[in-house]
Amino acid sequence: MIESTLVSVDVLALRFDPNARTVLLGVAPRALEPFAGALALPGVLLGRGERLRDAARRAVTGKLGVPEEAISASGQLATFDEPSRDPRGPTLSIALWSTIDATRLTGAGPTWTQLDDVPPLAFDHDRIVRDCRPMLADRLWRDTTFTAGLLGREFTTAQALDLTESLTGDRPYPANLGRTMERVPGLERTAQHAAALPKGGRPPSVWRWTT
Amino acid sequence: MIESTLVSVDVLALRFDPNARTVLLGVAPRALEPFAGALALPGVLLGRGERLRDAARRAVTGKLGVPEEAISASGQLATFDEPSRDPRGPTLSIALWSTIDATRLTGAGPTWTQLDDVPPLAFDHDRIVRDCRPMLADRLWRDTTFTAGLLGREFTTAQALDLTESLTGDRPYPANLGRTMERVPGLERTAQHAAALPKGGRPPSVWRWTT
DNA sequence: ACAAAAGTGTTCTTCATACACCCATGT
DNA sequence: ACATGGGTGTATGAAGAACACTTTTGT
Repeated sequence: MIESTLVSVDVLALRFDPNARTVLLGVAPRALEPFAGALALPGVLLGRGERLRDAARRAVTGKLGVPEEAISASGQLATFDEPSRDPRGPTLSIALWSTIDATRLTGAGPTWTQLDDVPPLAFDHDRIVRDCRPMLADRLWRDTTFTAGLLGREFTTAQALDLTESLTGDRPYPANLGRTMERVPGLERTAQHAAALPKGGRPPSVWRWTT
Repeated sequence: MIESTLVSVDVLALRFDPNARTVLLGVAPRALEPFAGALALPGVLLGRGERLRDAARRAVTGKLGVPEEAISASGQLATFDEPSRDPRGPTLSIALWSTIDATRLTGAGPTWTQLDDVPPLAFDHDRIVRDCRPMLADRLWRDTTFTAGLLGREFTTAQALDLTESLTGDRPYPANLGRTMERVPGLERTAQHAAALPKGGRPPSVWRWTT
């Protein structure tokens, strides 16, 4: 009987912070060797018969301390198979994304780092983040589960602009993003307007998912 | 110590047959229980420390009898994690694609079935094929490794038309496909023309990858 | 001559990008 | 008043889809 490679699930736990106007990535210091104390993506070994989504949930709640209800959505990204990526021995890493609803976060949270400025991480987690980043940008406005997971059920044009800038690297014209969003199935512009920013400016529209 | 889920690699071994003018999928009857005798995708259990690509190669050579040199390219598709997908117990399946160069196939080959008309397969392999099909169509002309793997270093407009029809479901206008191909980086129309089809018609251009 | 199939040129539509200008808010 | 920032309308260019017409072959 061939001994099989171990499988770990590593999660890119993403949260959009409307105040910081950027996407944040949840990381946590490792409790055990190897890389004890170093920051890492939340990850767990996949249990026998466990589903990937459940393992991701377990990683996010266990390693980041995020409550279960705050996880709004998740999905697959890619699999990393370098045999030397874990010094303990060959371990497959299946990378998933999860979106976190900030409004349901309780008190003491994990470390949230800017997605554009992730500190050095344990294992090959830097590479995982680097390789998966374009896939995340690609999902925006195309994968409604992902986008709604980041923005919540209702959001403003201002937030949509900030989120897009944070994920793709440049800021769209408000007019053009509005037309893009009107073409997204399941998304509609409401008649409401939110409060204007502290600095002033026209109050942005409120958008809502119909599904 | 938690016993980890087993990992298998299942391969969509694809080959473009210019005569049949379709994409063929390599399947093989299973030698052992469960599903002994039933057709299945070539798959192997991932060895400890083995890379996914190597496992895919092992599956294609071992289960399909395709020689190593005939495998022109391969890549990841998705991971399937239903715990009940294998009656022997929970087994993760990582699906990969591999392209087979028909010119290097030796004598007795495996069973090649039309990709549009795959017979019932063992395990959840029907579902794997169904779920992965759109991903394959999506790669055409975008992923040059994939496209070149199917068509070879040189190919004709006629073959490009047939391949596109086979993967996407409808046949593009030759003029439009030509313009699409001219925009593919690393692909160029040569001055040569191939022989016309048996039924006649204008001799198609020959295209070549520059990389 | 005729059928078959690829290639050329043209049109139409859609979508992304860009920008000038207008509107609603805070200071 | 003025700065800030979203919204409206409009223009431009690239890409996809559709089709008339031409070219080159086999029968």
